[in-house]
Amino acid sequence: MLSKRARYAIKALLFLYENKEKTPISAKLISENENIPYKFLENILRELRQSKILKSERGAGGGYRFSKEPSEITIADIIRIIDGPIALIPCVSLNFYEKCDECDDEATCKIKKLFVQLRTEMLPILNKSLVEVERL
Amino acid sequence: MLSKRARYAIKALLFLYENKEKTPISAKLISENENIPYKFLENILRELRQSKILKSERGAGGGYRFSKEPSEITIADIIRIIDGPIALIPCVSLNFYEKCDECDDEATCKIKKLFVQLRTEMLPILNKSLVEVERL
DNA sequence: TTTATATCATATAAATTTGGTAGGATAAAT
DNA sequence: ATTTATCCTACCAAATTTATATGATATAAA
Repeated sequence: MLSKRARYAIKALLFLYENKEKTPISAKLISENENIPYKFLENILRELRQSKILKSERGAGGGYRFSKEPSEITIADIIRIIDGPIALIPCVSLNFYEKCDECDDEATCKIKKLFVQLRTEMLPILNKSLVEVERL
Repeated sequence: MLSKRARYAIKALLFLYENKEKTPISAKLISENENIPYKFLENILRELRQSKILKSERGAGGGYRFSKEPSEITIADIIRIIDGPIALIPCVSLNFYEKCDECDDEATCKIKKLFVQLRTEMLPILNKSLVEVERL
């Protein structure tokens, strides 16, 4: 399961996209509209900014706007930034690979084969951009 | 990501299937062959027994054997027993549904639609039985 | 009948992750 | 100056994860 952080991040970014004409949008506004604890959201937004998804403007009237095109930001990107791997086991992760410690031979491992298949089915869905998700 | 418990459970059951002629198989044997901490494995096997996946025989020469046909035990079953939901968010889970607290309208929620799609793609892969996985 | 081999059950514990909160510094508009 | 914001670090409680410990119970075999 996704963490609440990741779910909040997706909701916040989708809200930002749906209201992108009003930019910049403050954390307070997002927090109130999406029922996300304010201080928690601040942390999440900072993480998204540091990952170059968002940029921010300080001071009164400030807030957040996209740093990349929303059509170039995918759900998979967001999950990877906030939660880490998409794959269900580390040895089949493309971006967070870790060797299987209890596995004698990764080349023949049946479990690995299954979870590679799974990841391969998951990725096209999660590679949808904010724009595409909004149109669902 | 799956927990280690779930990964151990899958490995243990696959080992049991691959050695099913030698039943019953002791926790000790599985533990040594699959590098799973013995006492941790005992807990996992107990959970699988309580969920009717396995049955056990006590005393010397005892151990575990399948209670259901391996062709009827799927990876999804095992994950659900050990870790819970397959779905990445609770409001799209078939077996562990929970209402979205920050969601005003589940019927129109774009995020929900995406994660329903995802679950729908994931399930056929994870519904593979131990027999099918062994043949991969 | 003792011994070795097992499962069964419950409790404990350390480490990590999760889901926040607190307080204050900094920046900009009014 | 005041208000509205982001920025940053640190902290914290609760839950979860990954085990370990202890002992009871059951069975086969010596």
